[in-house]
Amino acid sequence: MAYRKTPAVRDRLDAAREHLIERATAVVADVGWANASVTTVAAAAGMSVGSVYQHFASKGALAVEVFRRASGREVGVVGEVLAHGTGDPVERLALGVGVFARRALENRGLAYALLAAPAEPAVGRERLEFRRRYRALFAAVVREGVAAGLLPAQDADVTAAALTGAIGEVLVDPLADHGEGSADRLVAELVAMSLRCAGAPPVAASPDPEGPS
Amino acid sequence: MAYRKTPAVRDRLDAAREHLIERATAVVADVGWANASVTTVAAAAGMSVGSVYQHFASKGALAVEVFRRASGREVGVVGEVLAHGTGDPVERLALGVGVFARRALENRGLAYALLAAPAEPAVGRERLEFRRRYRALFAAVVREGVAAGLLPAQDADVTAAALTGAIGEVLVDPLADHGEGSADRLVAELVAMSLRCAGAPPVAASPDPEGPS
DNA sequence: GTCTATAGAATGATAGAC
DNA sequence: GTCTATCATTCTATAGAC
Repeated sequence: MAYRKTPAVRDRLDAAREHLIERATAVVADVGWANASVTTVAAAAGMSVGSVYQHFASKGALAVEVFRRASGREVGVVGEVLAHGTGDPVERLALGVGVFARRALENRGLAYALLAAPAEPAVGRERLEFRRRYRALFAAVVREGVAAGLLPAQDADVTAAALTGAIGEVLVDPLADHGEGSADRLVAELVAMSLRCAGAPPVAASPDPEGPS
Repeated sequence: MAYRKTPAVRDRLDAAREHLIERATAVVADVGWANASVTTVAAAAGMSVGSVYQHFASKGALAVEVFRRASGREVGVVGEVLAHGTGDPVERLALGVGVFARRALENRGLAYALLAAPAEPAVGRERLEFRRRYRALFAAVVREGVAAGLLPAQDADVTAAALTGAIGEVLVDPLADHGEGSADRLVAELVAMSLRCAGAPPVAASPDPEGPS
């Protein structure tokens, strides 16, 4: 008893917590969930292991918070483009898929951690929610596209789930394996596949004018 | 020294192990990874907890074996249709997707456990391999379709990954949630989406002749 | 008689209820 | 915050195969 946190202390604690989350995210992006030990994370944040446990009750709780922050950012950016970007629904879909893919390829380690890397069940639960949010965003834009007559009649929820799964799965291998200069080609391929998936009529690709068949 | 397992003992042990795996699979399909405790599994197999540890060094090792068996079966069935089924590559793709989806919807608990349910990292690693195998199967049939002029030019590996991810993701929600009589409609929707995704020209749906737009 | 498989309780860790 | 229930795993004693 007889101890009440002053605002100054509160602020310092909050800042330390934020810093810890930030550094932990970098570690996870770098070495993956499996190798992100509490010791490593603490060192990266410049604090002791004990201090880490001042902020989070367990390693799992920290992992969940890292996942939430990072996935929230990604969903936010993609959602912004899909919902409030410029252009008609189909253009926004193409743009959104491109942003999704390009961001993933620019931070492959983080994207892999969010999308596919084996992780403890608590993180797995967050991942389900993460994908659910993408599905909702895609479903809205597909519905718009159908309403505008730009896409054929379809079950928007099915297409949205398909897009979410397809994009995630396509990115998994390049994220884990090889892939360097081919990023642009991969993004273009992914956008084309997504438009096909939603039933948008094929458009002549911008940089590579090869007629199909 | 001086003790060598007789064939009879060996057989009995192998049979017990198989029985354990079988029952454990049923338990996982029924209550999920999270609720499949060693106690529950042992009871379902009609053996003691101690005996379970006679066959597997840890709960995780048993879980991995359960996953491998079940996923191997599913990949085998779908692969058979895709690779050696009747019809041209596009027909086989449609058939394969249909088989995938129908089997998942017929054993929702197991499909959810294989495709999406949060599980320990060791199972997550198996899941990556499981999806990799589907990708290889889809890639082969897409390549065939392109070679036969039935599908437009495309990166078969990208399309294969997209199909794997799309089908898995579309099935996740129906597997966890609602979904009863709508199974046939969902399968049809999924097949149609898959064909669009691979760029196959739209075919007039069989039971529901509604013109698009 | 020696070695193994089994059952079931003991142990230590963790999570959820209160 | 404390208490309780439940979990995975280990330990011990017995039954049974060699």
